[in-house]
Amino acid sequence: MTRAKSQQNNTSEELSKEWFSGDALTLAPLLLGKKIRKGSCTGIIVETEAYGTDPASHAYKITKRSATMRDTYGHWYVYFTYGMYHCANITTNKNGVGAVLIRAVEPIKGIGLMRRRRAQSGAAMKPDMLAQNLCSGPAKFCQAFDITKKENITPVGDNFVIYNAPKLTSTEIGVSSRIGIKKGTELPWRFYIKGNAFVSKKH
DNA sequence: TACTGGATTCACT
DNA sequence: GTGAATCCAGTAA
Repeated sequence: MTRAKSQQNNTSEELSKEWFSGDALTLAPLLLGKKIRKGSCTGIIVETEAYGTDPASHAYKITKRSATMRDTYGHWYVYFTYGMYHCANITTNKNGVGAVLIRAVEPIKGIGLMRRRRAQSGAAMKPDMLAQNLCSGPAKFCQAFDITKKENITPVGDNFVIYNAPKLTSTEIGVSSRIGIKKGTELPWRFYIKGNAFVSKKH
C-alpha cells in the first residue's frame, strides 16, 4: 500500500477510548498531527503537554477537581484558571493518573465560527487575527472550540472526535522543558511540531 | 470562613 | 518586557 493510501486510511479512523489507556508522556507526542473535531470545528493538534505525577501537575495530588484524571481515560478534563480561561486535557493512564493538555491546534474547518467565538471571548479583532492566532494557546483553543467545564468528563467519540494520522518522526517533533508551578520543578514534556506556525509562542 | 495563587492572555510601554 | 484582569479551587485556621 502506498504511503498516501495508508494516510488516507489512517486519517479516517477514529481513535477509541482505549487509545488513551497508555501514559501521558507516551501519548503526548503521538497526538501531534492528529485531527480533532468538535461540532463543526476541526483542527490539527500541533502542540501538547504531558501531565503525570510531577509536582507541578494537578495529577500530583488528586483533589475533587482533578479526580477526573484518576477515574477516566479518553475523556476531557477541563478546568477553569486565572478567573477567565479554560484549559482542556484528554485524560490518559488506564491504570494510573495522567492527562495530555492540548496547547495549540491548527484550524482547518470552522475558522469563521472560531473567529467569532474568540471575538466574543474578548480577543481583539485586529487585522492580524489570522487563523494562526485562533488556537495558538490552551485557552485560545478552548475559546475557539467552545470547550468549557460543561465538557468535563465527556468521553472521546461523544461530541468530540480525534482521527488517527501517521506518527510523526522524532525529527519533526520538538520537545521543550518548562519550569513548573512549584519552585524547582521542571517539566520536559511539552511537544510541538517543529516549524509549525500554529504552535503557541511561549516555550 | 478567609486567604492565596494559578498548566493564560492581552494591552501597554 | 511587564503587569492587569478575574474568580475558582485548594488550603489553612
